[in-house]
Amino acid sequence: MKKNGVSLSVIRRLPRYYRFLGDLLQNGVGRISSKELSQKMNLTASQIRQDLNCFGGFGQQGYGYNIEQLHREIGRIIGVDTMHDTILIGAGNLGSAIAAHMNFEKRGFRLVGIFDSDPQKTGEIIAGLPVRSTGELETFCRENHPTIAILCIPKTAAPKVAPQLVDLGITGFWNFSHYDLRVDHSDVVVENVHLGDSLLTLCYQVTHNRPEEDEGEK
Amino acid sequence: MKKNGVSLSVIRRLPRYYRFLGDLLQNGVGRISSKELSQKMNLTASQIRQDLNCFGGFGQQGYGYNIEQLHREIGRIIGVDTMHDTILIGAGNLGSAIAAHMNFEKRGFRLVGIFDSDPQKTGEIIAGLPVRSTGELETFCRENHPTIAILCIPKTAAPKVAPQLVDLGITGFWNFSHYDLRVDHSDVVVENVHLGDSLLTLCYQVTHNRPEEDEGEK
DNA sequence: TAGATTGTTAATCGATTAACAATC
DNA sequence: TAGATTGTTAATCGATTAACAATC
Repeated sequence: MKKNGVSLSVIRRLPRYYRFLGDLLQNGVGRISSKELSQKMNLTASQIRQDLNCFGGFGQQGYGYNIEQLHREIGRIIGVDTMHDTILIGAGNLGSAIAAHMNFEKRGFRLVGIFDSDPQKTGEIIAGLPVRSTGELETFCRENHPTIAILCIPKTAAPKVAPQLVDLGITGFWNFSHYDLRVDHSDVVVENVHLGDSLLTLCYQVTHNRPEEDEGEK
Repeated sequence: MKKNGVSLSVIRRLPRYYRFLGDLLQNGVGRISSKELSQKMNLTASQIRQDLNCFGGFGQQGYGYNIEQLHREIGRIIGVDTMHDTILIGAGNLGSAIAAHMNFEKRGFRLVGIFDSDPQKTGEIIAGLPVRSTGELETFCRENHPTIAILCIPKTAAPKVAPQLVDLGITGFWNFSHYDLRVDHSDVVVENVHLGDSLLTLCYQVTHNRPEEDEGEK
């Protein structure tokens, strides 16, 4: 039931590798060693080699890694080349911004529908798509079979909407509501974002930045 | 130089405790044991007790934890009761949404200025504040001494703007640009968000959800 | 007092780092 | 060939879990 044994720590680093390699590629760099890359990314060369070797040997002894090839391979591993039809639930401030701001197609997602419970919003055009009423959700899903839902709704709505969406065929959630979404279907995946928690983490770090209570080393 | 020895893993869980305890408090629950809380939060009771004991003994044997008190204590540890004056750099889709959507004051931040390099945006009102031109940034900072900056700017702009902001007294960054911000001043903290990486993580998980390659257990 | 549950130490587990033989 | 750098195994480190004595 568990994935192919690759730990979540490694998985969460893949997008970062992909991003750095993409940047290098754009800058016209052709090859790189794990050592050089480790310096750029602020981690160890060992870790890079370990991480990559979860998926296969992409390098060459004495040479390093071909950036174009490695970038392509990691993209394939992540799955960016297969498009997933995606709906957005909640077209408020944040939902609209996400719809307009994210480069979905470059990341394996195609936004195909936007829904909001506020009738005032219905018909508004966001990111080239008309906002539909929540009432249309069922029909729309039966006709268009989206598989991914982005939730930009209040936290109270999330636990109500999510199971309904699972029944309509959604198998992946990108959840921005301040609610820890957990779905018990083993074939549904959830990525919680929690901007509020991120901001509080910053708050903690600012608060404890260099306070009086320093014991030991300077 | 390092903080008071509390690991980042623990720190990142604090906001989540704070959120769950806040919800319980709102629902009128008065006390809870680490066991009950662990079930709600989907982690172990051991971990909760370990985490909390990094900061002190807030519970009582045979009883559990007083929710109101624990919530208050964690808030104090995070530092939500001290306000940090904050500026937003970049008033595009995402920046505007963040400004309007986040409940800053509940999280220890007070938004005091919004800046954008696009002259067209100047004067526009977002979250009750006028958008200012980037040219005003220096004067504004010297007069108002904000300490936190939220970056909602393109990735190419981030490495240019950040050092300038540090010089102007910024000691904390909430960074939404697709760029790994790293500041070498030991007294400046950075919280990178990376929505793109989050979306790619979802992509990976959807891709590897239940593919052919299942070896061993079902 | 008896029951429950903490705070804390010890054991386990997993993730990161180091080392090095294989090889380009 | 000699030099460089990988892939991979072994060692270390840190984080999570288990256990239990302390105590409300």
